[in-house]
Amino acid sequence: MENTHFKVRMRVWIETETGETLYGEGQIGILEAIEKEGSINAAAKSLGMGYRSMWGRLKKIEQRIGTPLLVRRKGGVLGGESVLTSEAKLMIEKFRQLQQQINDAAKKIHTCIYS
Amino acid sequence: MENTHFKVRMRVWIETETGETLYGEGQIGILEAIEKEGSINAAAKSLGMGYRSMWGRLKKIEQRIGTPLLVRRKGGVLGGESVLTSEAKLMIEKFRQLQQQINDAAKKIHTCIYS
DNA sequence: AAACGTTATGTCAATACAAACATAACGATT
DNA sequence: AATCGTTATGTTTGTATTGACATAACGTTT
Repeated sequence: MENTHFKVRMRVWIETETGETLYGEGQIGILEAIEKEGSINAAAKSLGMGYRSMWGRLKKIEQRIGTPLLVRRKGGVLGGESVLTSEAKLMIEKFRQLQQQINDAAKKIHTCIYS
Repeated sequence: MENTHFKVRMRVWIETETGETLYGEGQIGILEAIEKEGSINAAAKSLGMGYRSMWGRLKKIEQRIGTPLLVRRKGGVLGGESVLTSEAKLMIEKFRQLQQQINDAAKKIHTCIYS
């Protein structure tokens, strides 16, 4: 059973107490891309997905969360832009922190069990 | 942000080092059911899934793992049976141990971050 | 007012994944 | 040899999620 060549993988996400999925890696990644790129459209391109798809996912998250995650502006010289709300930024920060700590813990546990 | 009403959920699974999924909760659950029920058929019923579906998943796991997980017997007075190999039993044990320890760790981290 | 790049949204196709249906083979027991 | 409940597979159907296409609206700049 010397399977140190097996990897433990995990996925972390946040749910309501009633079991509804709120957000996880995908959603957080989208928010980070928007923060970096400045618009939904550019973020979608940077992640290799279509605008329509990303827009739909954003809408879902916002209505599940209940608070707006983006301040959107359309028109203007650059056509428009989208910037994250402070809630969104906090959400990203806490999620990444959680995820990293869990991953670290898992790595220790893994080497402890499958040594 | 007093979201103690948010739940952290996670899914753990095992991959090869090349990124192929090997097994996770679903597969382990199937093996446990077979161990308890004594046959693929009975196990499928007990989990509310069809025999065909469970059989297909078992085949996939075995060919990905490369070692047989079941000793199958067809015919006979009871029609047949299936029992776990010792590899399968070890696999279950280690996975459950890993999963539980990671869950415990995650719970601590969660209350530490979203307190 | 014309143009441009963005947000906003409906619709339809494609694809993947799960469930259901249908048989065949098997072998101890009767 | 007939029976019974299991293993073993191919085929089809259904569903759900993703992706692509198409358009409208918007507002600043030129």
